[in-house]
Amino acid sequence: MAEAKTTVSPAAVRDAALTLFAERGYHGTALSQIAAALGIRTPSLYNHMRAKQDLLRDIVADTTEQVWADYEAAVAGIDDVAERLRRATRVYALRHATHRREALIVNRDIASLEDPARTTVLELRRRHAHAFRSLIEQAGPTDEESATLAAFGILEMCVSIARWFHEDGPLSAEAVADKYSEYALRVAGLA
Amino acid sequence: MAEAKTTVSPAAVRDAALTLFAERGYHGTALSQIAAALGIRTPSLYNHMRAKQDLLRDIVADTTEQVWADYEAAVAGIDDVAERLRRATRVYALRHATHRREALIVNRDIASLEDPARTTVLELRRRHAHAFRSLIEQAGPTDEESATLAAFGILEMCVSIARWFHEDGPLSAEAVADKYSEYALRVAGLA
DNA sequence: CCTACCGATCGGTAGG
DNA sequence: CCTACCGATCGGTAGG
Repeated sequence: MAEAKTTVSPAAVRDAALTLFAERGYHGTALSQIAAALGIRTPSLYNHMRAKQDLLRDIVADTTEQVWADYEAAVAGIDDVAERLRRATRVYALRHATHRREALIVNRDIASLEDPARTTVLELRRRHAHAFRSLIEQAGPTDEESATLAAFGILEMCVSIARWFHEDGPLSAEAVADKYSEYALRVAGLA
Repeated sequence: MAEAKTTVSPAAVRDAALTLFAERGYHGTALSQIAAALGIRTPSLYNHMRAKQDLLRDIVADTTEQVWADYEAAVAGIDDVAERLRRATRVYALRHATHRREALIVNRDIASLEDPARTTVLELRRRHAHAFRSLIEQAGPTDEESATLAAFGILEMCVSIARWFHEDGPLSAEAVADKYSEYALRVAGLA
């Protein structure tokens, strides 16, 4: 496990935590494993972080905020509702291909996040899901119940990308994101 | 936490483990919490189980086997490929509404399962995913790559049900399963 | 079903 | 960046 790293930084600790949390989960990862991956002893980690929980909080909070920023940028200035849904799905899918570890951690370890961060993150995720539901309601030939079902289904479909996507696979992240945003329109009854 | 249970059984221990593993994850749940939920002391659990890992193994192995049995029963005797896909999706979605805790644990804690059970379970899950991909390939106007993408997307869409479904909600498990199997056909390009 | 207890490991601190 | 060490808790056993 020990690497020949000469300098460790907060960013390096976060990167090692990303890999291990994504593989084994927050509670399944010991700080000693993160230290070993960096080639240092456990207490030395505390030169680059405050607590294990802070690693999780930073990863989950940053990712959730970026998901929301992605969404807002994707739909800005677009009037056609179907096109708004396509773009919103496309950036969400794309993020799950390009930030696989972050996506897996957010979807698996949110219950391990302590308040107040947990409440803030859940609120932002609810806002994101609600925005999707609104788009589907506005655009589609769909009742309110179905819009909720479809929104959850579309979002979770995108999450699946983080489970199997590989950069060196036959399809690029962009190609996968295009496919899934097309699927989203079909689920919403728009294609 | 302590309940007024008068008799504890292996089934009761498993049920308590289902609830707690689904809420906090395998590594996030202590045996002392399972014992407290049953109103007994931790060592008394060992009258009803062999080890914590066995609880996880039984839950994950049984669930995975039932998913495969559901699939085989759903497509048996059906010739039309689109109808096979619809029925396969319907039973998979239905299980995620009626066995929410089991579904959440399988999808979250499979990495915490030790070999050889882990290998067996992953092989069976692969077989299930491959069967879906084959159905989509046979039925749809879709190339091989897209069939793989669509299969993963459809399966994960069904998993989302376990995250939000409630028995006392506005839609029955059957209604939700019907909706999602319709979505599957749309994603596969068949509706 | 319990009390008493085990070695191992956890996240984190002291102090340099 | 380290060694040495802390109290707490983990899964599990002994023995009744």
